[in-house]
Amino acid sequence: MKRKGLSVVLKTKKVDLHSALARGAWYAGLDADTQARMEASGRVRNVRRAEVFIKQGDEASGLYALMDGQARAQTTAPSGKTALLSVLHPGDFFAFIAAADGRPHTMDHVASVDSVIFMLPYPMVREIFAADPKLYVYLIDPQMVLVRRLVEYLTTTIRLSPMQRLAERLLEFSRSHYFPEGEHMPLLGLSQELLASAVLCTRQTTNELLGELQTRGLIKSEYGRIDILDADGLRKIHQSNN
Amino acid sequence: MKRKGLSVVLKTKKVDLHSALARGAWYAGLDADTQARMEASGRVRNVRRAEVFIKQGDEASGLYALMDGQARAQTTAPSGKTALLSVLHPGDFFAFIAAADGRPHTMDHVASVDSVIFMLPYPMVREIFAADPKLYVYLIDPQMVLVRRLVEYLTTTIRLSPMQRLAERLLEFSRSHYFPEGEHMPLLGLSQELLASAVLCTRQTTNELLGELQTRGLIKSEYGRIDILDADGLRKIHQSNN
DNA sequence: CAAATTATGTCGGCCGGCCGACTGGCTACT
DNA sequence: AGTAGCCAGTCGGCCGGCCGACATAATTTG
Repeated sequence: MKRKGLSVVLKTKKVDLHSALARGAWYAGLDADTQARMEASGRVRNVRRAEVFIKQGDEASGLYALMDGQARAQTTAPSGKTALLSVLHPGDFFAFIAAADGRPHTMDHVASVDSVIFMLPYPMVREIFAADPKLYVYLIDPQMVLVRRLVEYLTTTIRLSPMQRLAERLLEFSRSHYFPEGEHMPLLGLSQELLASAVLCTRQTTNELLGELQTRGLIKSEYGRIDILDADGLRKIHQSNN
Repeated sequence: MKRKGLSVVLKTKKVDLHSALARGAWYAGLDADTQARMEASGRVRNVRRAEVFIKQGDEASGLYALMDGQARAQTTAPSGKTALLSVLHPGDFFAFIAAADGRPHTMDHVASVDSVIFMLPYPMVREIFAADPKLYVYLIDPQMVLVRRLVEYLTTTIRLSPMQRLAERLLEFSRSHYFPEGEHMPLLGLSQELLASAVLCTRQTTNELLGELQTRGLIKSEYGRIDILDADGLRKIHQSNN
């Protein structure tokens, strides 16, 4: 029943592509000419649920955006354990790190559900962005935001209780990075085990905490799907100093 | 008895300034012309033990380097608790984040002992680095490294036992970021409480773990000073999957 | 030099989250 | 359709690290 959308988006004309990308603040902030060049040089591609379309260690392949569906960024440690880092929503651009410095990708990117992605190949990234210093700075900017977020995360979130961290992560993952005013979208195709890796506790504990949040009516948790029902309630939990 | 060095370094001539800065790989990688411009435009300044010479939230003030002594980067949470992020050694450049994007400083920087710092004021950073895209990329590069390190830290180090984390942090803090081949220097003026904030456990636990490391002959821990005696031993602890 | 302040060392009790284990539910495979 | 494999839910026992408390040592202050 959810099999709609995909083919529709696939036969995108310029207009659809443009409006899909421009949902994100980063892309919307580019000048029209650069946008046009990106749209002309980029490729649209369908990916299936659970498909790993960027692999950790791969050579820099380009700059990506999610057009439809949901995806996540995660790393796999040498030990084999994977850790969830972020969840991507339509309009989000990602893989900035490799796109900016040309070194290998640091994270896996996996489709959480059948999705449509946009990719600007790395040679085109260089051609379009490296030429103009102003544009290059713009390409770098999300990195700076990321650094600051990571530092903040390391110094505050780490020290919270598992319940507070869970509330914080749910709020964070359920909306777009660069559209923080947006509504909270449901998390799709995300196992409790992976969520636990982001909350920094065990699957069992995460399961119990999710149960409590659901009992309190703040979320709805079902198989492979978590809905945020009361974002303010979650925010209160996150901020309670207890 | 440690009162040497300072006045000596204070009356730096160009030669001394240059060789002090060039100990770090980042600076050494710059072309001679840029180095000369930085040395001509920068200021050398003495700071006293415990002096907070960069405050979190301050406007971007420039790019810094430590010439002599030891310093640390830390953040203070709204709750008042401070967390140690990194330790700086002679030749290290720092405050790249604010220097690159011009936004306020994210961390406090505190002298661990009486030290000498070099500062290139922010307007000069812009004048020298923003003009040439190649140079700008070079200024950004440490950020990229930092992002990759933070991600790695978040996904691996976090999951270790306190003892493993302590061993890892001691190794990390005791040598320069950009000169990772160097020897391990003693940590100075660092309270166990602050160290505990980086190890993510309580002061008491940290104290006990330090005691064990000392008993095993891997470190020497005294008031306000920790010497690394057996780096390989610490590495073994860090890597033991136990 | 005495007093105040801050850092280090140590203990016992407690509890939150981990671990192993098992069941039942959902999905994917052929 | 049926079966294999992964995911969600739940429980009891255990233990590592937290907490509060206190004594001592080093440092700073006046």
